[in-house]
Amino acid sequence: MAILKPRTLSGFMELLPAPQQQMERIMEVLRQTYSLYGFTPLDTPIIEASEVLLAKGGGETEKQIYRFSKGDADLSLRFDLTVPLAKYVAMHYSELSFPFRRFQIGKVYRGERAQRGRFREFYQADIDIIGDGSLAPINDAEIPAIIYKVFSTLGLKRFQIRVNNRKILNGFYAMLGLSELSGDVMRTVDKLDKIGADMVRSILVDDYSVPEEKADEILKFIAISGGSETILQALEGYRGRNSLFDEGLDELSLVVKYLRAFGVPAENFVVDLTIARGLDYYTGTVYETTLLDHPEVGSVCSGGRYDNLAEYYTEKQLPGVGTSIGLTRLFYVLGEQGMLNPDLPTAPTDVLILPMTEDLAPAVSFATLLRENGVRAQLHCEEKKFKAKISYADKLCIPYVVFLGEDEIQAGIVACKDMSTGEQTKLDPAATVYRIKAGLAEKNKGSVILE
RNA sequence: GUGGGUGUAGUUCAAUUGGUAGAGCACCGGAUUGUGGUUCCGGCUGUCGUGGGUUCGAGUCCCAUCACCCACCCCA
Repeated sequence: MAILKPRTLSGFMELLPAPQQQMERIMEVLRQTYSLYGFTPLDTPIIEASEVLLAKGGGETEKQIYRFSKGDADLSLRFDLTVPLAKYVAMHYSELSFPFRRFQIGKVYRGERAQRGRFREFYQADIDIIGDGSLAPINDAEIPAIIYKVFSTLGLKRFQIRVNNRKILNGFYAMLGLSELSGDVMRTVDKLDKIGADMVRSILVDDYSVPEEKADEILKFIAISGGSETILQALEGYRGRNSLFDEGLDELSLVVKYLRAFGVPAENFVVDLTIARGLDYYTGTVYETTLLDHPEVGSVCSGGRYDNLAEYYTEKQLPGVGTSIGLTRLFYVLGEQGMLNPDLPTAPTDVLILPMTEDLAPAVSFATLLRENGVRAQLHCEEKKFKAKISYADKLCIPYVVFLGEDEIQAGIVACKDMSTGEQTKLDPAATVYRIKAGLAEKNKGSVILE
């Protein structure tokens, strides 16, 4: 029979056991942190009816979505978790209590060209708050505050949550009489960091026929920088010329105020007038989080406020605000930068038990004793050389190896080796368990996921 | 979708002007039969991405194709 060469599609991340453990650990932090803020876990299908996912129609989504048919059904893989949430909320409206706060960690799919830090299958870790009819502006501040909490709990320090408000942008472009072009202009301006002010100006003027003096106005506007307070003050100078703008400015001021109240340090958030975010359902506050040392991989977390999440599925007005961590991308960057703490235990078990007698019963009993005490234990009963079994423990970084031979069983003790020091103890089973537990507690002390 | 690059053992890569393929790592075995990580010795592996062409002869040149990577687009 011919051997087929195994392969994994490009843009799909497949991890070895140890890094997978790291990934799971990060997810666990996310779940716990989200729960801490009153968010409930949610899961929705990876596959949905195409009509549901493409309700909005057109645009990039349609080009990038994985779509296929099975029999008569027209199906698609979800490309984010927000659209399925909209469907979910509209569908279960009467059974949910609002404001509805849910988190969801799941894989999403985008049929685009894979690249460094850009995947076709990746995890998003979303949190959203959906209101019934209205949703207080403080929620716009709480979302980034949670992201701050998540990132700092992971041990990450060099990150910045950038905040902006679409009403400010749309209001500003309306002042200039450029409402029609605001989408194109925003997309161009969004590239400021990458291509520079001159380039932005020439694209505006040459490609979108923005009058030169207006292009200069735009450049002057997006050049506003400094601390959040400075920027807000500068924006006050534009007040009174457009009601949408004023509304946006009020919201942004409130977000800044409450972010401070939530305890987010000034160095981790900034008002940035250039960010706009692609997904066009955002209507107010928008967020984008970047790793300061790795801006080139782009945003690792972004989101914002949408006035009417579920407009395609219900008549009800359901405003929401939320954000999505690009977990796969984040993990990829952290791994590439060697920031995943190598001292964190990634072993699949704490104790490897090597029975050396025909009768395996004593080893099984000891494994049971360990497990009853909450210690992860594994028996290695295969026909392998003794050496190979120790080497197995070594490769998997299993901290303890227990030997159970005739001598030990006769004496009613177990021999336990600490793999990191090489020390070996011979104590009775209960004492050994106690010792292992103490040792594990010591080894895990103060370990952070990132360093 | 557009533009550029690359494709050689499990992996990272090497092979002079075209003459029928090598190294590190990994893996397996050994250094007295119940003790790993270091060291030493030994061993295994390839349809040189695929198909065609030029040539006495191609991993090395040409064409096609596929795959992967990078940039743009867009985005987590």
